[in-house]
Amino acid sequence: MKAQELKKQSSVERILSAALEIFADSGFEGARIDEIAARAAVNKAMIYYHIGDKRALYARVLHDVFSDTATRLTQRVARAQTPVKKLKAYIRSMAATFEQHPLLPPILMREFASGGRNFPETVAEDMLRILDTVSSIVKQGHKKKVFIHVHPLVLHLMVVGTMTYIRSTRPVRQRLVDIAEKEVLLPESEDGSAPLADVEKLVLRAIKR
Amino acid sequence: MKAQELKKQSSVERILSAALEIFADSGFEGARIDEIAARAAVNKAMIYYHIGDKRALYARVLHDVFSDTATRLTQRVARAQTPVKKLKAYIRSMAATFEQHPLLPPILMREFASGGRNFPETVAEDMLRILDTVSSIVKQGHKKKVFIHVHPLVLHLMVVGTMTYIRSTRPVRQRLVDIAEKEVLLPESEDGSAPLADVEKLVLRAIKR
Amino acid sequence: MKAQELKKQSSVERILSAALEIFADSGFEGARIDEIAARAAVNKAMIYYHIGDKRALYARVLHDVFSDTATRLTQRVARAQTPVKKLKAYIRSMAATFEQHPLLPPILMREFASGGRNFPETVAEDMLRILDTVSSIVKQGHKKKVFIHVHPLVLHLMVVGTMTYIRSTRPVRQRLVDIAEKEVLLPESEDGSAPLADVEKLVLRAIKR
Amino acid sequence: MKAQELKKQSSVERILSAALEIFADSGFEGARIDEIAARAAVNKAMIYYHIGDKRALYARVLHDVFSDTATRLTQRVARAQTPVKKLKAYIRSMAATFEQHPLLPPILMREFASGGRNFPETVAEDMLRILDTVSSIVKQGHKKKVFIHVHPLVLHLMVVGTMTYIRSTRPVRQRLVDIAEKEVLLPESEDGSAPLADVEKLVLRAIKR
DNA sequence: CATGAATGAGTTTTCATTCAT
DNA sequence: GATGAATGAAAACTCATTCAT
Repeated sequence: MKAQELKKQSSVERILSAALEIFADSGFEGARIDEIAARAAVNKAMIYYHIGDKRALYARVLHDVFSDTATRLTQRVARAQTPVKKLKAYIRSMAATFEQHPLLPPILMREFASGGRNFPETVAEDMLRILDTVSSIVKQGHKKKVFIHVHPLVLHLMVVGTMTYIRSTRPVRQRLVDIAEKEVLLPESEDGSAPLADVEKLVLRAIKR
Repeated sequence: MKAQELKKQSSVERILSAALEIFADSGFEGARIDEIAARAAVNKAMIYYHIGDKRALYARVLHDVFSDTATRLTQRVARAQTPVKKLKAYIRSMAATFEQHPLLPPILMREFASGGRNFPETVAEDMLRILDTVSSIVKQGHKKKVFIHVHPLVLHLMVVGTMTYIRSTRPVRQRLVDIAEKEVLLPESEDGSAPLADVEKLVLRAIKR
Repeated sequence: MKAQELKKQSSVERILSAALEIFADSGFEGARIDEIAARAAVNKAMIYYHIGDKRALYARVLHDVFSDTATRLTQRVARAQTPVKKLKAYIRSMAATFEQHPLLPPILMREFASGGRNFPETVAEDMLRILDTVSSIVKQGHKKKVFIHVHPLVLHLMVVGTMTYIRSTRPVRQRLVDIAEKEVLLPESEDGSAPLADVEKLVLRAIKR
Repeated sequence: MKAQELKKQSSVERILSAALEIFADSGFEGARIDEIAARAAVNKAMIYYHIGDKRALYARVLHDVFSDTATRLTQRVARAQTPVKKLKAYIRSMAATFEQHPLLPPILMREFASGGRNFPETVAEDMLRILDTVSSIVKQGHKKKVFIHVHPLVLHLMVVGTMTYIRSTRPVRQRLVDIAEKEVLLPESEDGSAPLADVEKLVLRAIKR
């Protein structure tokens, strides 16, 4: 973004999106308040004035991303009719989230890696909503005998795990290509849509009777 | 470990295992040399004397874990006869690795999250060996018409992604239970073996003709 | 005070009384403009608009308290006839001042402690007037052979020192009681009047022939 | 002190005496860690390494001064025989403390002024020991009918209040002289010994039957 | 090998003060 | 008069790294 475009957004918006990028890039501990302020073209003290300390900023950023993820998911799933359609809606909704917030995967991964040390309470609630939705899909599909018996959590972790890994390993895989030369390691189209279709296919095969 | 037991290991060993724990817990940026030295019961300067700076220590720790993972995997897979057995061997070998090095998942996740910023070259080579093995399993299974067509990388990321997520989300899930109370979110036996069996089942269903 | 009552006073009045409290509580360096503004229910910039910077605010606050102290003292003493009565008038006037401005003792103590670094000129003049009054009382009493020879300054410091210590050590003494439990350390009635009577008695005994 | 002399003391000693001076001069909030480090000719980080944060440093400094004050006092008083001699011993011991630690008065005054906000627990215990000593002197003197009835706390505050005021108002009084010119306001010899003798005389007159 | 002390360059956070509206 | 936002300089505290012994 150019400086001019930046100025069109409010300070708070600029702070939040800069923070999102930098937290995604460097993690909570690695992120530097100075850098966030600089990228947001904002005086450092403004971050404290508008939002609070580093932890509060992180919480705010995460919450903003999570809250609408959860609501969108429940809505989409609710609109779908059969369990299979609901499952597809769930998978695509997750995919869409990662599409729209490509910075979420690294943040998520780091959070889990550190035991959720910096995880704000509000985000935890959003996660619970998501898990509830997955649970009900699985339960319903099982009752109607279209799905085998699976723990919904395992299913969810498989979907999220696979997707976030596909997205976030890209830079490392690129480095592997540079080193190895011999094989093509990146199947996806630039936007990741192809492998996400694969995920849908595989998950459905895994779970359908 | 008690102080006495600690003393039985060499300084270097103590440093490396302390570093592994702390890097797993806090990530590269979050880890503190002071803390590593304290946990290793070693003078801080000794780390620099024996191993080098923080980055070198990290590389050393990662390499030590990775190198034998790759060889064990190729050996086990080679011993299995049919594609299905090879696939099972691969999945179990990965599971065994995470079993034996429970600190690997968080480290891996963080590494990918940060684009492999701290990834040492040697580790990259180990990863390539693993991918080669997976590739050959898939190719062979497809040729023999027992597997559907999948990109081996997607398969691998699904296996690794699911497993590492199952392991590393445990603390966060625990917190969710504390918050929500309403549902049991932890299906696994303490060592995570149950869900890993699930993973095997699901992956086979997903991929088998 | 309730917000409604606050609004009845002018902004300046609210600022000044808020500032008095906070300076008394935290000292010049410890006081925060933000806090003063908040307590005065006034926008921070208004303090600068109406009064000036932190130092100016402090000077203003101090002066407001001191100016009438000095005049009241001289008046009361003038009205008394004999040296003993004058001395009593002086002691009671000082006591009344501290009664009316309970925030004065801490401010005074801090000022002296820091060598009067923030002492405004105007206040110095008020202090000189007070010392003059004490001097004349002592001189007259000595001439009439009712008082022993004392340096008026020592007398004044004894009176002021004792009184301000009695008042301002109360919180600390309370903490001592909490820690020690064994003895009652607070002789005064809540308003401090009892010990001030003691002071009068002791000072008179000390100085009378 | 010259740089050479400084080097003869250990870092910790240098830190502590620098801190004492600066805390006395500027109070807890006003003191700057940077300045303390500079005066101690020590790297700032060394303060944290050896002692801890600002509050810990303050506690350490205060405790060092207080602990021996209390013990010296009890010893001296114990050696004296009659109540009057004990009282004199007490007064002189306090005077000696202020003589030896001229930086104590300002620190004390500020502490009381701020309600003991930064008062470390250990110091509180030392204060209690002192108060106990004064109590027993008064009680004994009263029983033997040589003293009138006084609350020991009022006595103590009179002694300490007067002494600390005499010492700590000197700079302000000097400024008054500069402003007023007309009167000599400083009766004491440079070391404050003369007025302290006055204090002894006055207090004895006040309290003796 | 081992240790305690030292260093210097950050890093987060705070705060008095000012500006635009 | 009044307000919310902005600024810049400093303050406390941290940490990887090195040194002297």
